[in-house]
Amino acid sequence: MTRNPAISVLIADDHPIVREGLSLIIGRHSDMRVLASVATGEDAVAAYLREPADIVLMDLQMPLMNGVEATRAIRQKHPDAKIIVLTMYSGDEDIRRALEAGATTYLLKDSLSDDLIRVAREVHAGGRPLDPEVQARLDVPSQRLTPREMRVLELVFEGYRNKEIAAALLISEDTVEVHLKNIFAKLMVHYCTAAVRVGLSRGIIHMG
Amino acid sequence: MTRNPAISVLIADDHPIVREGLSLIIGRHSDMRVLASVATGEDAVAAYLREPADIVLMDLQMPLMNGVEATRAIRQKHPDAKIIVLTMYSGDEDIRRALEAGATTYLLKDSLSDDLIRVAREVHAGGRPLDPEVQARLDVPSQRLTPREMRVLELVFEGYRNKEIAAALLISEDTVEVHLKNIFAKLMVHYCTAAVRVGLSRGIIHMG
DNA sequence: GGTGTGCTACCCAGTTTCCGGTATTGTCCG
DNA sequence: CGGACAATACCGGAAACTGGGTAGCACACC
Repeated sequence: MTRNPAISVLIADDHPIVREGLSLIIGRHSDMRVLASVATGEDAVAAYLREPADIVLMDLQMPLMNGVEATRAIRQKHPDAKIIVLTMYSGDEDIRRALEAGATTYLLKDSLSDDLIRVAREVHAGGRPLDPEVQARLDVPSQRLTPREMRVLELVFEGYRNKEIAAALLISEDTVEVHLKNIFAKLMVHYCTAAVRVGLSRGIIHMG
Repeated sequence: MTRNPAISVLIADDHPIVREGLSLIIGRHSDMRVLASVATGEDAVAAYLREPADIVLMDLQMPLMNGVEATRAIRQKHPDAKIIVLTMYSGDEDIRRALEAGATTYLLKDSLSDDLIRVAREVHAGGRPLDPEVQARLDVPSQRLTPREMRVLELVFEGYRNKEIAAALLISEDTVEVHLKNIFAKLMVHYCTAAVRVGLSRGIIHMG
């Protein structure tokens, strides 16, 4: 038995209250301990490279560098890093991007403390538990948007007209309309406003 | 000196992690104690009526009954109840609604623990501290939407067309267009998608 | 009694969106 | 090399949106 057999955890979340809450929950279990607690994606990467934790609890929305980018950066240097994305977002696109970036699993912030601890232990043991609710989002076979289509949808949400989008992307208005037609078909809507709504709820675009 | 001179706090938030975090922060201060911790607006009202806390920490987004309604319900029975709304939303409309409902003050969830404790003590002492950032949102003299205009904007966000909105509200399409013209003027935009964006960022409409 | 506000309704004209096509180019991949 | 896909561009017509105006009715407030 080593000097410190506890599972070490790195917490990355921009809300002080959430960081404190997670620390409290983890602190109640003798087989786990908080190694570090940071508020930005950049700090998360730096902290992990300085001293790799057994598992990382990663929020998605953070300043400077978001959770997906931080996850990708960590996994690029440490392909075996165990990262649990813990966030409020439940859109299938958020989930897919996080898992593609190398997250081991994805947990919703309204999970119970017990779920969090159980998942953390399973991940540390090499498992890959996926919340049924999260799994359900992935089971729906959804047409994903291309990068260009996402960009167009973002600009629509910004409040730009087709003509303005065309000017911003240096393409013709006709092409913008083609992208929109494809977006509508993939999101199964008929108007821009409906597309924005679906895009937001599925995590394809975000506020801010 | 009474048997228990500590400031009693009622926590209302639907995220277990946030409740734990708040409990931890409060528990670190000997002049404060957590009286109860609930996850819904209904439970918050019930808990307060059963045993009024010195101050209430109230989230806005909660199931069954949201924070504004719960605040209104509590203040109706106890006009001197001290309620601190503690939420992620920073739209001026969210803030106005909460204060109108009777909240003593409004705190953003990304505040530091120290700020939270300081504000709680000040409120308990009869003060009414308002975060500078929150105050700044109120200082901008903004044209508020009428109830009908809000309803129209909600339906626009739902993805309905003018014709469908007219049918839903049992009014003519012309009237819907008049409402939209007024909405555009108040939000200082020209198109529906831009109006939705501004409405979301200002807390006039919400996802969900 | 007058004033303001909210909600309703209409007219007209111009602009934009939406939907059905077709088609070219380049890239990636088996 | 052939096929799939992404991105580009154009055509044409129907439908919807946007912006300017006027106006009636109810209700609250001073």
